[in-house]
Amino acid sequence: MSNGTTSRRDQIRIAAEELFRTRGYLATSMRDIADKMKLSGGGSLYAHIAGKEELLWEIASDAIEAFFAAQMAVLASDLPPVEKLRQAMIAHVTVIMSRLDAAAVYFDEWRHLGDARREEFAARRDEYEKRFELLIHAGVACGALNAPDERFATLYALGALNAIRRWYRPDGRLSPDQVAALTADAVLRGLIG
Amino acid sequence: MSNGTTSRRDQIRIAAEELFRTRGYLATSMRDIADKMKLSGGGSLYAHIAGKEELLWEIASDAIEAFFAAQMAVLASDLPPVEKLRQAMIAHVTVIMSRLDAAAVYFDEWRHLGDARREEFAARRDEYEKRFELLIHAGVACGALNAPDERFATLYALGALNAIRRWYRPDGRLSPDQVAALTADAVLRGLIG
DNA sequence: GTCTATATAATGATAGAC
DNA sequence: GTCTATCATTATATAGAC
Repeated sequence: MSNGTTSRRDQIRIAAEELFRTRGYLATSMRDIADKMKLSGGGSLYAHIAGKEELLWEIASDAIEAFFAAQMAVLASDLPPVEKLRQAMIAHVTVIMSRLDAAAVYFDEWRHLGDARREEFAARRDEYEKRFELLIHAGVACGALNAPDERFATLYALGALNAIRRWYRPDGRLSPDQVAALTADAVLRGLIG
Repeated sequence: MSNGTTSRRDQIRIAAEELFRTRGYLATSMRDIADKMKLSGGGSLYAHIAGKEELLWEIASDAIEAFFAAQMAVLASDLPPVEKLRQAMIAHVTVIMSRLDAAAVYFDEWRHLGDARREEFAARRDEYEKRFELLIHAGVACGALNAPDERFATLYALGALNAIRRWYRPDGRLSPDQVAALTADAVLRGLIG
Protein backbone atom coordinates (compact mmCIF):
# COMPACT_ATOMS: atom_id res chain seq x y z
CA MET A 1 0.00 0.00 0.00
CA SER A 2 1.11 3.56 -0.59
CA ASN A 3 0.79 4.62 3.03
CA GLY A 4 2.72 3.11 5.90
CA THR A 5 0.38 0.16 6.44
CA THR A 6 0.45 -3.27 4.85
CA SER A 7 -2.77 -4.94 3.79
CA ARG A 8 -3.76 -8.22 5.37
CA ARG A 9 -3.15 -9.80 2.02
CA ASP A 10 0.41 -8.48 1.92
CA GLN A 11 1.02 -9.72 5.44
CA ILE A 12 -0.02 -13.17 4.32
CA ARG A 13 2.24 -12.98 1.29
CA ILE A 14 5.20 -11.96 3.44
CA ALA A 15 4.59 -14.77 5.91
CA ALA A 16 4.27 -17.23 3.04
CA GLU A 17 7.46 -15.97 1.40
CA GLU A 18 9.50 -16.66 4.47
CA LEU A 19 8.02 -20.11 5.04
CA PHE A 20 8.42 -21.02 1.38
CA ARG A 21 12.10 -20.23 1.65
CA THR A 22 12.86 -21.83 4.99
CA ARG A 23 10.77 -24.99 4.57
CA GLY A 24 9.86 -25.09 0.89
CA TYR A 25 6.46 -24.64 -0.71
CA LEU A 26 5.24 -28.21 -0.35
CA ALA A 27 6.42 -28.50 3.24
CA THR A 28 4.48 -25.34 4.15
CA SER A 29 0.82 -25.85 5.00
CA MET A 30 -1.87 -23.20 5.06
CA ARG A 31 -2.02 -23.85 8.79
CA ASP A 32 1.68 -22.97 9.06
CA ILE A 33 1.01 -19.67 7.37
CA ALA A 34 -2.00 -19.06 9.60
CA ASP A 35 0.08 -19.86 12.69
CA LYS A 36 2.64 -17.29 11.67
CA MET A 37 -0.17 -14.76 11.30
CA LYS A 38 -1.45 -15.76 14.76
CA LEU A 39 -4.67 -16.98 13.24
CA SER A 40 -6.29 -20.13 14.56
CA GLY A 41 -6.67 -22.61 11.70
CA GLY A 42 -5.98 -22.09 8.03
CA GLY A 43 -9.58 -21.30 7.13
CA SER A 44 -9.34 -17.60 7.84
CA LEU A 45 -6.77 -17.10 5.11
CA TYR A 46 -9.34 -17.82 2.43
CA ALA A 47 -11.10 -14.55 3.19
CA HIS A 48 -8.06 -12.88 1.60
CA ILE A 49 -6.60 -15.23 -0.95
CA ALA A 50 -7.96 -17.76 -3.41
CA GLY A 51 -5.56 -20.56 -2.54
CA LYS A 52 -2.04 -21.67 -1.85
CA GLU A 53 -0.86 -21.78 -5.44
CA GLU A 54 -2.15 -18.29 -6.08
CA LEU A 55 0.11 -17.18 -3.24
CA LEU A 56 3.08 -18.89 -4.87
CA TRP A 57 2.27 -17.24 -8.17
CA GLU A 58 1.97 -13.82 -6.63
CA ILE A 59 5.39 -14.16 -5.02
CA ALA A 60 7.02 -15.57 -8.14
CA SER A 61 5.65 -12.98 -10.52
CA ASP A 62 6.41 -10.17 -8.11
CA ALA A 63 9.98 -11.40 -7.81
CA ILE A 64 10.56 -11.57 -11.53
CA GLU A 65 9.22 -8.07 -11.98
CA ALA A 66 11.65 -6.86 -9.33
CA PHE A 67 14.52 -8.32 -11.34
CA PHE A 68 13.20 -6.73 -14.51
CA ALA A 69 12.77 -3.33 -12.91
CA ALA A 70 16.32 -3.32 -11.58
CA GLN A 71 17.67 -4.43 -14.94
CA MET A 72 15.66 -1.87 -16.94
CA ALA A 73 17.19 1.01 -15.01
CA VAL A 74 20.66 -0.17 -16.02
CA LEU A 75 19.78 -0.92 -19.63
CA ALA A 76 18.38 2.58 -20.01
CA SER A 77 21.66 4.11 -18.89
CA ASP A 78 24.36 5.28 -21.22
CA LEU A 79 27.40 3.27 -20.20
CA PRO A 80 30.06 1.37 -22.10
CA PRO A 81 29.14 -2.32 -22.63
CA VAL A 82 31.24 -3.87 -19.88
CA GLU A 83 30.30 -1.27 -17.31
CA LYS A 84 26.67 -1.78 -18.24
CA LEU A 85 27.07 -5.51 -17.72
CA ARG A 86 28.75 -4.90 -14.43
CA GLN A 87 25.92 -2.66 -13.25
CA ALA A 88 23.32 -5.17 -14.40
CA MET A 89 25.05 -7.89 -12.40
CA ILE A 90 25.19 -5.66 -9.35
CA ALA A 91 21.50 -4.83 -9.75
CA HIS A 92 20.71 -8.54 -10.04
CA VAL A 93 22.50 -9.63 -6.88
CA THR A 94 21.16 -6.61 -5.03
CA VAL A 95 17.62 -7.81 -5.69
CA ILE A 96 18.60 -11.26 -4.44
CA MET A 97 20.14 -9.95 -1.24
CA SER A 98 17.33 -7.52 -0.49
CA ARG A 99 14.61 -10.09 -1.23
CA LEU A 100 16.04 -13.42 -0.08
CA ASP A 101 12.64 -14.98 0.57
CA ALA A 102 11.21 -14.03 -2.80
CA ALA A 103 14.46 -15.11 -4.46
CA ALA A 104 14.00 -18.62 -3.07
CA VAL A 105 10.66 -18.80 -4.84
CA TYR A 106 12.15 -17.29 -7.98
CA PHE A 107 14.94 -19.87 -8.11
CA ASP A 108 13.48 -23.03 -6.57
CA GLU A 109 9.83 -23.06 -5.62
CA TRP A 110 8.31 -21.80 -8.87
CA ARG A 111 8.42 -25.31 -10.26
CA HIS A 112 5.42 -26.19 -8.09
CA LEU A 113 3.24 -23.77 -10.01
CA GLY A 114 0.52 -25.28 -12.17
CA ASP A 115 1.36 -25.94 -15.81
CA ALA A 116 0.14 -22.67 -17.31
CA ARG A 117 1.71 -20.40 -14.74
CA ARG A 118 4.91 -22.41 -14.65
CA GLU A 119 5.35 -21.97 -18.37
CA GLU A 120 4.57 -18.30 -18.18
CA PHE A 121 7.14 -17.89 -15.44
CA ALA A 122 9.83 -19.80 -17.34
CA ALA A 123 9.25 -17.75 -20.47
CA ARG A 124 9.54 -14.47 -18.62
CA ARG A 125 12.66 -15.61 -16.81
CA ASP A 126 14.22 -16.67 -20.12
CA GLU A 127 13.45 -13.22 -21.46
CA TYR A 128 15.18 -11.67 -18.49
CA GLU A 129 18.24 -13.89 -18.80
CA LYS A 130 18.45 -13.29 -22.53
CA ARG A 131 19.27 -9.68 -21.83
CA PHE A 132 22.32 -10.75 -19.91
CA GLU A 133 23.40 -12.73 -22.91
CA LEU A 134 22.99 -9.64 -25.06
CA LEU A 135 25.08 -7.60 -22.67
CA ILE A 136 27.82 -10.21 -22.78
CA HIS A 137 27.60 -10.31 -26.55
CA ALA A 138 28.05 -6.55 -26.69
CA GLY A 139 31.09 -6.81 -24.47
CA VAL A 140 32.60 -9.46 -26.72
CA ALA A 141 31.73 -7.50 -29.87
CA CYS A 142 33.56 -4.40 -28.68
CA GLY A 143 36.58 -6.48 -27.74
CA ALA A 144 36.42 -5.81 -24.01
CA LEU A 145 35.40 -9.38 -23.14
CA ASN A 146 36.92 -12.61 -24.33
CA ALA A 147 34.21 -15.27 -24.19
CA PRO A 148 34.55 -17.77 -27.04
CA ASP A 149 31.25 -19.39 -26.04
CA GLU A 150 28.75 -16.67 -25.21
CA ARG A 151 26.01 -19.06 -24.17
CA PHE A 152 28.31 -20.74 -21.69
CA ALA A 153 29.52 -17.36 -20.49
CA THR A 154 25.95 -16.32 -19.74
CA LEU A 155 25.16 -19.50 -17.85
CA TYR A 156 28.39 -19.20 -15.94
CA ALA A 157 27.79 -15.59 -15.00
CA LEU A 158 24.19 -16.05 -13.90
CA GLY A 159 25.07 -19.22 -12.03
CA ALA A 160 27.83 -17.50 -10.10
CA LEU A 161 25.56 -14.55 -9.28
CA ASN A 162 22.58 -16.63 -8.25
CA ALA A 163 24.61 -18.76 -5.88
CA ILE A 164 24.81 -15.81 -3.54
CA ARG A 165 21.34 -16.51 -2.25
CA ARG A 166 22.57 -19.77 -0.72
CA TRP A 167 24.96 -18.20 1.75
CA TYR A 168 24.32 -14.44 1.97
CA ARG A 169 22.66 -13.32 5.19
CA PRO A 170 21.81 -9.69 6.05
CA ASP A 171 23.66 -9.91 9.37
CA GLY A 172 26.78 -11.36 7.78
CA ARG A 173 30.32 -10.05 7.69
CA LEU A 174 30.14 -8.45 4.25
CA SER A 175 27.74 -5.67 3.29
CA PRO A 176 25.48 -6.13 0.27
CA ASP A 177 27.56 -3.59 -1.64
CA GLN A 178 30.75 -5.47 -0.87
CA VAL A 179 29.26 -8.81 -1.90
CA ALA A 180 27.87 -7.29 -5.09
CA ALA A 181 31.18 -5.67 -6.06
CA LEU A 182 33.32 -8.70 -5.20
CA THR A 183 31.03 -11.03 -7.12
CA ALA A 184 30.60 -8.86 -10.20
CA ASP A 185 34.36 -8.32 -10.43
CA ALA A 186 35.14 -12.01 -10.07
CA VAL A 187 32.65 -12.88 -12.82
CA LEU A 188 34.03 -10.17 -15.10
CA ARG A 189 37.61 -11.37 -14.63
CA GLY A 190 36.38 -14.84 -15.59
CA LEU A 191 34.87 -13.35 -18.75
CA ILE A 192 37.92 -11.40 -19.76
CA GLY A 193 40.37 -14.27 -19.98
CA MET B 1 26.61 -55.18 -7.09
CA SER B 2 29.99 -56.35 -8.30
CA ASN B 3 28.64 -58.34 -11.25
CA GLY B 4 26.61 -56.84 -14.06
CA THR B 5 23.26 -56.94 -12.28
CA THR B 6 21.64 -54.35 -10.08
CA SER B 7 19.78 -55.37 -6.97
CA ARG B 8 16.12 -54.58 -6.64
CA ARG B 9 17.05 -52.16 -3.92
CA ASP B 10 19.43 -50.33 -6.23
CA GLN B 11 16.77 -50.17 -8.92
CA ILE B 12 14.47 -48.51 -6.43
CA ARG B 13 17.17 -46.06 -5.42
CA ILE B 14 17.82 -45.14 -9.04
CA ALA B 15 14.13 -44.62 -9.77
CA ALA B 16 13.82 -42.50 -6.64
CA GLU B 17 16.87 -40.42 -7.54
CA GLU B 18 15.40 -39.41 -10.84
CA LEU B 19 12.00 -38.58 -9.40
CA PHE B 20 13.52 -36.64 -6.53
CA ARG B 21 15.36 -34.50 -9.04
CA THR B 22 12.59 -33.95 -11.56
CA ARG B 23 9.70 -33.45 -9.11
CA GLY B 24 11.36 -32.97 -5.74
CA TYR B 25 11.31 -35.26 -2.73
CA LEU B 26 8.02 -34.09 -1.24
CA ALA B 27 6.24 -34.14 -4.60
CA THR B 28 7.29 -37.75 -5.16
CA SER B 29 5.05 -40.38 -3.61
CA MET B 30 5.96 -43.98 -2.91
CA ARG B 31 3.32 -44.84 -5.50
CA ASP B 32 5.21 -42.71 -8.07
CA ILE B 33 8.36 -44.71 -7.40
CA ALA B 34 6.43 -47.97 -7.63
CA ASP B 35 4.88 -46.86 -10.94
CA LYS B 36 8.32 -46.22 -12.36
CA MET B 37 9.35 -49.74 -11.26
CA LYS B 38 6.18 -51.11 -12.91
CA LEU B 39 4.92 -52.28 -9.58
CA SER B 40 1.27 -51.91 -8.73
CA GLY B 41 0.86 -49.83 -5.59
CA GLY B 42 3.54 -48.56 -3.27
CA GLY B 43 3.26 -51.43 -0.80
CA SER B 44 5.71 -53.73 -2.59
CA LEU B 45 8.57 -51.31 -2.07
CA TYR B 46 8.57 -51.98 1.65
CA ALA B 47 9.88 -55.50 1.07
CA HIS B 48 13.17 -53.80 0.09
CA ILE B 49 13.43 -50.54 1.96
CA ALA B 50 12.43 -49.29 5.39
CA GLY B 51 10.80 -46.08 4.22
CA LYS B 52 10.93 -43.01 2.05
CA GLU B 53 13.30 -40.99 4.16
CA GLU B 54 15.74 -43.88 4.32
CA LEU B 55 15.82 -43.73 0.54
CA LEU B 56 16.60 -40.02 0.64
CA TRP B 57 19.36 -40.62 3.15
CA GLU B 58 20.90 -43.38 1.09
CA ILE B 59 21.03 -41.14 -1.97
CA ALA B 60 22.36 -38.14 -0.06
CA SER B 61 25.10 -40.02 1.76
CA ASP B 62 26.09 -41.89 -1.37
CA ALA B 63 26.37 -38.59 -3.24
CA ILE B 64 28.55 -36.94 -0.64
CA GLU B 65 30.88 -39.93 -0.61
CA ALA B 66 31.21 -39.66 -4.37
CA PHE B 67 32.33 -36.05 -3.99
CA PHE B 68 34.78 -37.03 -1.28
CA ALA B 69 36.22 -39.89 -3.30
CA ALA B 70 36.81 -37.68 -6.32
CA GLN B 71 38.41 -35.01 -4.17
CA MET B 72 40.66 -37.45 -2.28
CA ALA B 73 42.27 -38.64 -5.48
CA VAL B 74 43.25 -35.07 -6.29
CA LEU B 75 44.43 -34.18 -2.80
CA ALA B 76 46.68 -37.22 -2.78
CA SER B 77 48.40 -36.05 -5.94
CA ASP B 78 51.61 -34.08 -6.00
CA LEU B 79 50.71 -30.93 -7.88
CA PRO B 80 51.38 -27.22 -7.34
CA PRO B 81 48.61 -25.52 -5.30
CA VAL B 82 46.75 -23.84 -8.13
CA GLU B 83 46.84 -26.90 -10.36
CA LYS B 84 45.60 -28.99 -7.47
CA LEU B 85 42.73 -26.59 -6.96
CA ARG B 86 41.97 -26.72 -10.64
CA GLN B 87 41.88 -30.50 -10.62
CA ALA B 88 39.69 -30.55 -7.51
CA MET B 89 37.21 -28.24 -9.22
CA ILE B 90 37.20 -30.39 -12.31
CA ALA B 91 36.63 -33.50 -10.19
CA HIS B 92 33.78 -31.73 -8.41
CA VAL B 93 31.89 -30.71 -11.50
CA THR B 94 32.55 -34.09 -13.09
CA VAL B 95 30.69 -35.78 -10.24
CA ILE B 96 27.83 -33.31 -10.71
CA MET B 97 27.58 -33.94 -14.44
CA SER B 98 27.86 -37.72 -14.17
CA ARG B 99 25.37 -37.93 -11.29
CA LEU B 100 22.81 -35.20 -11.97
CA ASP B 101 20.01 -36.95 -10.10
CA ALA B 102 22.07 -37.57 -6.99
CA ALA B 103 23.43 -34.03 -7.22
CA ALA B 104 19.91 -32.65 -6.97
CA VAL B 105 19.50 -34.48 -3.67
CA TYR B 106 22.95 -33.36 -2.55
CA PHE B 107 22.18 -29.71 -3.24
CA ASP B 108 18.45 -29.33 -2.65
CA GLU B 109 16.50 -32.27 -1.32
CA TRP B 110 18.68 -33.19 1.66
CA ARG B 111 16.91 -30.58 3.71
CA HIS B 112 13.92 -32.90 4.01
CA LEU B 113 15.97 -35.40 5.98
CA GLY B 114 15.02 -35.84 9.63
CA ASP B 115 16.92 -33.73 12.15
CA ALA B 116 19.71 -36.17 13.01
CA ARG B 117 20.52 -37.15 9.46
CA ARG B 118 20.21 -33.60 8.20
CA GLU B 119 22.78 -32.42 10.69
CA GLU B 120 25.09 -35.29 9.88
CA PHE B 121 24.82 -34.47 6.20
CA ALA B 122 25.49 -30.77 6.72
CA ALA B 123 28.55 -31.49 8.85
CA ARG B 124 30.03 -33.82 6.27
CA ARG B 125 29.34 -31.37 3.46
CA ASP B 126 31.01 -28.59 5.46
CA GLU B 127 34.02 -30.85 5.90
CA TYR B 128 34.13 -31.40 2.16
CA GLU B 129 33.83 -27.71 1.35
CA LYS B 130 36.44 -26.80 3.95
CA ARG B 131 39.03 -28.61 1.84
CA PHE B 132 38.30 -26.26 -1.03
CA GLU B 133 38.92 -23.37 1.27
CA LEU B 134 42.28 -24.91 2.23
CA LEU B 135 43.21 -25.31 -1.41
CA ILE B 136 42.38 -21.68 -2.06
CA HIS B 137 44.35 -20.66 1.00
CA ALA B 138 47.36 -22.55 -0.29
CA GLY B 139 47.07 -20.81 -3.63
CA VAL B 140 46.97 -17.43 -1.94
CA ALA B 141 49.83 -18.31 0.39
CA CYS B 142 52.14 -19.19 -2.49
CA GLY B 143 51.22 -16.00 -4.29
CA ALA B 144 49.56 -17.62 -7.27
CA LEU B 145 46.07 -16.48 -6.29
CA ASN B 146 44.91 -13.05 -5.26
CA ALA B 147 41.86 -13.48 -3.04
CA PRO B 148 41.76 -10.86 -0.29
CA ASP B 149 38.75 -12.60 1.28
CA GLU B 150 39.34 -16.34 1.24
CA ARG B 151 35.97 -17.22 2.69
CA PHE B 152 34.20 -15.24 0.00
CA ALA B 153 36.48 -16.77 -2.64
CA THR B 154 35.48 -20.26 -1.52
CA LEU B 155 31.78 -19.48 -1.56
CA TYR B 156 32.15 -17.84 -4.95
CA ALA B 157 34.05 -20.78 -6.43
CA LEU B 158 31.72 -23.47 -5.11
CA GLY B 159 28.67 -21.46 -6.11
CA ALA B 160 29.91 -21.04 -9.66
CA LEU B 161 30.75 -24.75 -9.90
CA ASN B 162 27.51 -26.00 -8.39
CA ALA B 163 25.39 -23.91 -10.72
CA ILE B 164 26.33 -26.26 -13.53
CA ARG B 165 23.77 -28.77 -12.36
CA ARG B 166 21.00 -26.35 -13.25
CA TRP B 167 21.66 -26.28 -16.96
CA TYR B 168 24.04 -29.08 -17.91
CA ARG B 169 22.44 -31.97 -19.80
CA PRO B 170 24.31 -35.04 -21.07
CA ASP B 171 22.97 -34.54 -24.60
CA GLY B 172 24.00 -30.90 -24.69
CA ARG B 173 26.33 -29.07 -27.02
CA LEU B 174 29.40 -29.14 -24.75
CA SER B 175 31.06 -32.30 -23.49
CA PRO B 176 31.55 -32.79 -19.73
CA ASP B 177 35.28 -32.23 -20.20
CA GLN B 178 34.68 -28.96 -22.02
CA VAL B 179 32.23 -27.72 -19.39
CA ALA B 180 34.62 -28.71 -16.61
CA ALA B 181 37.60 -26.96 -18.19
CA LEU B 182 35.71 -23.81 -19.16
CA THR B 183 34.19 -23.51 -15.69
CA ALA B 184 37.37 -24.22 -13.74
CA ASP B 185 39.31 -21.71 -15.82
CA ALA B 186 36.68 -19.00 -15.43
CA VAL B 187 36.65 -19.48 -11.67
CA LEU B 188 40.44 -19.42 -11.49
CA ARG B 189 40.64 -16.21 -13.49
CA GLY B 190 38.18 -14.73 -11.02
CA LEU B 191 40.46 -15.78 -8.19
CA ILE B 192 43.63 -14.43 -9.72
CA GLY B 193 42.54 -10.83 -10.12
C1' DG C 1 -12.67 -11.12 9.35
C1' DT C 2 -12.06 -14.88 12.24
C1' DC C 3 -13.68 -18.94 14.24
C1' DT C 4 -14.79 -24.10 14.35
C1' DA C 5 -16.18 -28.04 12.03
C1' DT C 6 -15.90 -30.70 8.16
C1' DA C 7 -15.79 -32.54 3.22
C1' DT C 8 -12.60 -34.63 0.15
C1' DA C 9 -8.35 -36.35 -1.44
C1' DA C 10 -3.75 -37.98 -1.01
C1' DT C 11 0.03 -39.70 1.65
C1' DG C 12 3.39 -43.16 4.14
C1' DA C 13 3.12 -47.34 5.88
C1' DT C 14 1.19 -52.08 7.35
C1' DA C 15 -1.27 -56.75 7.01
C1' DG C 16 -2.21 -60.87 5.02
C1' DA C 17 -3.19 -63.67 0.74
C1' DC C 18 -0.71 -65.81 -2.85
C1' DG D 1 8.40 -60.54 -3.78
C1' DT D 2 4.27 -58.70 -5.30
C1' DC D 3 -0.47 -58.02 -4.81
C1' DT D 4 -4.75 -55.72 -2.81
C1' DA D 5 -6.99 -53.68 0.87
C1' DT D 6 -6.75 -50.66 4.48
C1' DC D 7 -5.37 -47.65 8.48
C1' DA D 8 -3.98 -43.29 10.37
C1' DT D 9 -2.58 -38.87 9.24
C1' DT D 10 -2.41 -34.73 6.96
C1' DA D 11 -3.53 -31.60 3.37
C1' DT D 12 -6.40 -27.87 0.74
C1' DA D 13 -10.42 -25.84 0.75
C1' DT D 14 -15.38 -24.82 2.08
C1' DA D 15 -19.60 -23.75 5.13
C1' DG D 16 -21.87 -21.37 8.39
C1' DA D 17 -21.95 -19.20 13.13
C1' DC D 18 -20.53 -15.04 15.26
